[in-house]
Amino acid sequence: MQLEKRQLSQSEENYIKAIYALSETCEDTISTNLLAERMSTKASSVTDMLKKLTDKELLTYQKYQGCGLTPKGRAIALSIVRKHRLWEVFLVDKLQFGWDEVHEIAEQLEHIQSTQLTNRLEAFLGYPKVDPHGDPIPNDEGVFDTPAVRVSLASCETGSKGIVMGVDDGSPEFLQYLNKIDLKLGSEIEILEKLSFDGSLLIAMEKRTIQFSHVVAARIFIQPYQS
Amino acid sequence: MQLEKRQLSQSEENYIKAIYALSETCEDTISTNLLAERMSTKASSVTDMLKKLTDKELLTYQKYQGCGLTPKGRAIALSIVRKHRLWEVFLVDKLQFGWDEVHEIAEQLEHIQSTQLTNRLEAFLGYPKVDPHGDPIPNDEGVFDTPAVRVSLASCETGSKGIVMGVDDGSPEFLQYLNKIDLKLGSEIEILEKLSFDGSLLIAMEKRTIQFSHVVAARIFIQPYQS
DNA sequence: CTAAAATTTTAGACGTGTCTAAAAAATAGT
DNA sequence: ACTATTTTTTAGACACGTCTAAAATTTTAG
Ligand SMILES: [Mn+2]
Ligand SMILES: [Mn+2]
Ligand SMILES: [Mn+2]
Ligand SMILES: [Mn+2]
Repeated sequence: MQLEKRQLSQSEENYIKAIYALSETCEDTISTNLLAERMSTKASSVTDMLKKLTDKELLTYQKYQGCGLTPKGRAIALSIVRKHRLWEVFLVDKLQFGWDEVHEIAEQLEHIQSTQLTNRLEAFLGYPKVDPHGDPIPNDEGVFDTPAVRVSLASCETGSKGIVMGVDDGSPEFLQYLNKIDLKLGSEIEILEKLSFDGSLLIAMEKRTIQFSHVVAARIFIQPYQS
Repeated sequence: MQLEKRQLSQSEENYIKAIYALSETCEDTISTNLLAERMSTKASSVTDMLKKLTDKELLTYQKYQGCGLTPKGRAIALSIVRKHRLWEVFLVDKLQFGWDEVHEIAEQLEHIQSTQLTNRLEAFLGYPKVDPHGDPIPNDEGVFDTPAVRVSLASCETGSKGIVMGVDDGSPEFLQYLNKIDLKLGSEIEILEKLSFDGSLLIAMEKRTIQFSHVVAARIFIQPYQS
């Protein structure tokens, strides 16, 4: 998969990354409006960009039918995700930033163009498998190293136990809340009770009990014990 | 000196930096053509940019009279130079890049916006005073830490001795040549002979003798021994 | 001092990326 | 099936940064 040499603008890269992220979570064909909302821009701007990226053979897209990444587009998305997550590890592990402070900076650093830099950074960091929020880091070929099973807390049954393996990194405020209750990657959690009427959870974590709303629980991912 | 919040484009930053660099070496008022050549662009593009930066109060500029930096502009230039040189130290010290490989990557990294990142990077690197080419690194206030005396080899007399304190970092090829002859920062040098007709030098370095053209000698800077 | 040459600016154009408003197509409701 | 609504695209505009060609200004030389 020889990419390289094609150099995309930061805008183009951000669109590619957003389409990749939406493809992972939502259905496989991404609507113009969904992408517009994600990019905080207007649908008309999105349409223009979809045309351009389609011309560059990074997207499959047909009028009114939504879009998806081509293999070439996906490879580029993965290289950006790789850089983003490696830089987040650097910021947290080496420069002592908090996990709530790194996303914005990584949004800039992910656009630095140098395969050599990325690979040497990875080696310098000791070939980390996950970023500070538990998200997996693809290797130079865009392959993830068989990620651990991760299940949303919201989808677990009463009585389940597990270890926190990931958290949603979308909002600094949420991560700061997790700081406050001292929840980290690796924390042990047990679901004591699940309140069906509002979806909130009572959980035990290191001898304390905490109440999580459904929204919070949906953003925390654990590896359940097989007990 | 509160700057911040004013965010410049990468283009604007590159112009500011180039004007700063030219102000250091050449006279204090920079001509449009000189800047155009440095930026590898056309004089008309330069004129447009000079107007814009003057509107932002980063330049003093009057039609046909050339330009110079305002204090605010100079502060911005220094913050970019600071970032460039700190990242170069990172690349060489931590990621084992050669001093001939770092300039291009630092050209990108110098535009990352986060004062906190810059300051933490500086601490992580152990508050280096110079970059891998011997150029001084300004502190967070834009102040250089009383740099060592640095004299161009070309301007030294026969018989002078000194330690290499800096080299021109403008071209990777030149730096690779220095690699080949094993000249580094810290190398001890003695000028054995100075050929007046072509300005070339015969120098001794660690028990070897090497011939330098005037062009090469002008790009190497030493701290002379006071003997 | 004046004409030629060099430098610098202006005028007009183009590509990128964005926007608003209007048109076109798809979807939903009756 | 036929509107009404929503989604998406098109049309036209604007800011940015660049270019070429032409005009204006400054500098150099006779
Ligand atoms: Mn992130
Ligand atoms: Mn992350
Ligand atoms: Mn450099
Ligand atoms: Mn340097």
